[in-house]
Amino acid sequence: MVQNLIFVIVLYVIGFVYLCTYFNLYIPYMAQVRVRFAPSPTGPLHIGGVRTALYNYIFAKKSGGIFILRIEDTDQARFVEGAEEYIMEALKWCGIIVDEGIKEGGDFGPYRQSDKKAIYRQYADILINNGDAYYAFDTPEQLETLRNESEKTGNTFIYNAEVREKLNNSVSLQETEWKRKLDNGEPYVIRYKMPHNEDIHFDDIIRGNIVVNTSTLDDKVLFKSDGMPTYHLANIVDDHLMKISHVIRGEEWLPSLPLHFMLYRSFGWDTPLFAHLPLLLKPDGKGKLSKRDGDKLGFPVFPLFWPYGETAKGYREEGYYADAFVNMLALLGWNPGTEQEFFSMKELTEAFTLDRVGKSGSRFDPEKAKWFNHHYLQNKTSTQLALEFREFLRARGYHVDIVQLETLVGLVKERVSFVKDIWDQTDFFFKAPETYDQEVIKKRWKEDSAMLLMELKCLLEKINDFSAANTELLVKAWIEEKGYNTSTIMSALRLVIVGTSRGPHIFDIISWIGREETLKRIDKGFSVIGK
RNA sequence: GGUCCAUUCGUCUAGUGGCUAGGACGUCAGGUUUUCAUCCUGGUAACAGGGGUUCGAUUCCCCUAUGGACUACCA
Repeated sequence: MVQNLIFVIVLYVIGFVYLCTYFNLYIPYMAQVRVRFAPSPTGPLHIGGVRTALYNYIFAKKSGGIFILRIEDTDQARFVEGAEEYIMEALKWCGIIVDEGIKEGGDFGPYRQSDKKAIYRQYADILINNGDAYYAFDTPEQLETLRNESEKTGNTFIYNAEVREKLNNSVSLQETEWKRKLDNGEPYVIRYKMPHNEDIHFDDIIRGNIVVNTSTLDDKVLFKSDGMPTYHLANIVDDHLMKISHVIRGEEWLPSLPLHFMLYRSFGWDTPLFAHLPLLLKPDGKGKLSKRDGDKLGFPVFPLFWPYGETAKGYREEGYYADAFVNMLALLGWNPGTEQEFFSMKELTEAFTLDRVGKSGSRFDPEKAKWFNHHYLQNKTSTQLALEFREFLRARGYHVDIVQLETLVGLVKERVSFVKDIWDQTDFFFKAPETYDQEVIKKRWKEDSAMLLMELKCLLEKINDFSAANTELLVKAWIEEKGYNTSTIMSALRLVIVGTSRGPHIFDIISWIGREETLKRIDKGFSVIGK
């Protein structure tokens, strides 16, 4: 009896394990998406980089995959203090959540390349041993000279199969010679031995099949004389070790894809799938959007303010909402195939597919970015906006009751794209005009304006309930009764209250600033414009 | 210069072997608002050029032009 029970349990366990194995092997394995965003900490991350991170992230999340942040800092000379933190904060602001990284940890670390120097060296040695790489002793100066000489004759110097024999390396030199150099501690690099005249085919999810002949490629340096790998080696090794399933990166990497393919082949590893994203172009014409542009183009090229050295503006500090920024960025180079334009991060992760990413570069349009922010701002409540605007006012020394501010924000909300715009629309609520628009005076200040204004003042003095609705009612009744010209009176009143011809309904304005202030402004306007 | 990639309104883009080539931003006009904006309605505006293939090409192929990326012991 007991034996039977054990037998049944064992059967169940075996069945369960079998099922798990089956699904592990076939379903989750195939679906296990692991992508990485791999920036270099050489300064602030620009919006092209943010978009690459975003596409990686939403692609991964669509299938429940893993998003990895890997810091590629193999060039110690270009390391910039604060850049790592900046990258992490920028992603966080955008709502891009890192699953594995230097802060988050993970089973495939270290996630900072400078922390795993020794590992790369081992892989470089593998290539040396199987004959796919070699030691090269040429100094940078020697190579520079060769390049300059070639340029004079109109040719381009490339370190490849044809010239490698004539240079200083373990292919051209006698074994005793190059071993002696190694023993003497002469500086060297390790170069990939690119095969001669071979067509290699590879696929890109966005661009399709591409063919390149290896003769046009050079023997790239894989390992530098300073003991660090170059991008190419570190990148391939890490992508393999971290089990990256899809490499989604900028198009600037497309020319080095053949090399990367060759490296995978030399190591005997399966290649991940590649997708090269089109570049983000400058709005004014030429070239890709670059870090150097700074804010000289009139809009930020960075997500956050960069506080070090040569500072740079950021979208966050300029008043953009993160969700508007992300929405705008997502649609630059990708579209859902429907007419939907507004996407939350969740909706993006549901709708995103790589096959709807375009092939050509996108020029960045600051106007559209602004429009997106306008839309997102309209979806905020007046309370939220009042809270944000209060901070703005505090910095300017104004302390206003939050309920008052809510009313104010409600009056101008739909005409602004940024919280800071509220100030431009409402400055006259806080301070009386110092000058009066001459154009408006010329056009709208009539012979009897001053006299009518004084009469209006007397009326306003007597109104107890100074709410917008009540004043409007009484003033209009008065105009009607006397048979006055509405336009003349309204224009004159607006002129003395605002200083020019703009702003929300005039009764809303005078009600908000109150009777006392209204009367004061009428007097002041009367004495200045007078007549 | 070489290698690779790309090319639909000013911009972001949809789309098809036969359509009035669609949408959005911008812009322009009208309406609303007794102001200014917002908002609403409408208009403007594109298949880079030349050859093929085809009854028919914006769509498929080739060439040219243009733009871009790369061409470092940078990523």
